[in-house]
Amino acid sequence: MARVTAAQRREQDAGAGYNAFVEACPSRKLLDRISNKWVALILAALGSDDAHQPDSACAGGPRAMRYSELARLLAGVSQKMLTQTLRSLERDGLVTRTVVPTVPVTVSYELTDLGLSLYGMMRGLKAWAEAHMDDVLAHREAYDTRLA
Amino acid sequence: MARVTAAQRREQDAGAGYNAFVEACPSRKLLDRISNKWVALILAALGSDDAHQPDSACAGGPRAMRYSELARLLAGVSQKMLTQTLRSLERDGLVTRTVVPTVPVTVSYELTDLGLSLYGMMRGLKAWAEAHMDDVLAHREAYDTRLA
DNA sequence: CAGGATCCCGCTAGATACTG
DNA sequence: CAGTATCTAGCGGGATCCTG
Repeated sequence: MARVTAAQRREQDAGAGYNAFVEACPSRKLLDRISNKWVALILAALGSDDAHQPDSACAGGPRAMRYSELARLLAGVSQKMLTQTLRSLERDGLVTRTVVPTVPVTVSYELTDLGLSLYGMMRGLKAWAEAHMDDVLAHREAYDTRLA
Repeated sequence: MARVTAAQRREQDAGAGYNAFVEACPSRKLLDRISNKWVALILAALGSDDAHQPDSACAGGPRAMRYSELARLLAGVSQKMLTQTLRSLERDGLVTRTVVPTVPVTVSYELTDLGLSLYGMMRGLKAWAEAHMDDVLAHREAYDTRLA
């Protein structure tokens, strides 16, 4: 079942790096991790300031956000998914987690340079979904009535 | 639980369109659909020709691919997931499905303009995963040994 | 406040078998 | 060739309770 085309094997052997088309390639698992609703929303949130405060005077740049801020912005996310996703992002080096030992404790998250390099695409993904929602809705209706 | 911040409500009411940060917004579901390993790989495959044939003389442009070609390129994908994902992409207007009534039947898939507008980001996502795999791997090891 | 720990359900990916 | 149909194990993910 782990079939590989000659082209794929060639690319792998050439040391060209990774190829997500190949089943066993670690980059496929990574692609799976980052292809995730919560990852997209968290990165989109951490990357742009004004996503949270449209009226804010400061320009929109990468910004540290607190756990509760994220929870509020990403409406409907469970603590479990939020914590779990943030952990995996931290482990992968996409965000930093900073604990300030106040009482109660204060925890903030911020994009790393690596995370910032992914932010652009995630922001784009979110923007695409919002921009083409009507298009997609229209296509769905057409598709569904066609089958009726 | 369906809490919405004032900023979010403002953006919604303003008719600014959709906002995936809002739980009930349809664009969040759409984001969920397209944030998917198989969606990314299928779009990446349909968008670039040379992903399949690196030695091909023709330039890499959008291209129609047959079901079996996709199955071969996306190593390890089950027929179920491939068919299911292609159907949803077709329903959303991202790909077209063309049946040529030969025997046996020939079915090919091709990106629509809408699909093409998403291809860029999907290709970027896949490329990002491949390009930063080593970075991520290093971060993970550091993170894990730190906890040991 | 920012989680950790548990329980548990639903769904969905994957494997297998069959078909026009 | 390009699917459809069916079954099942596994886990994604929500709800709930608890804590430093």
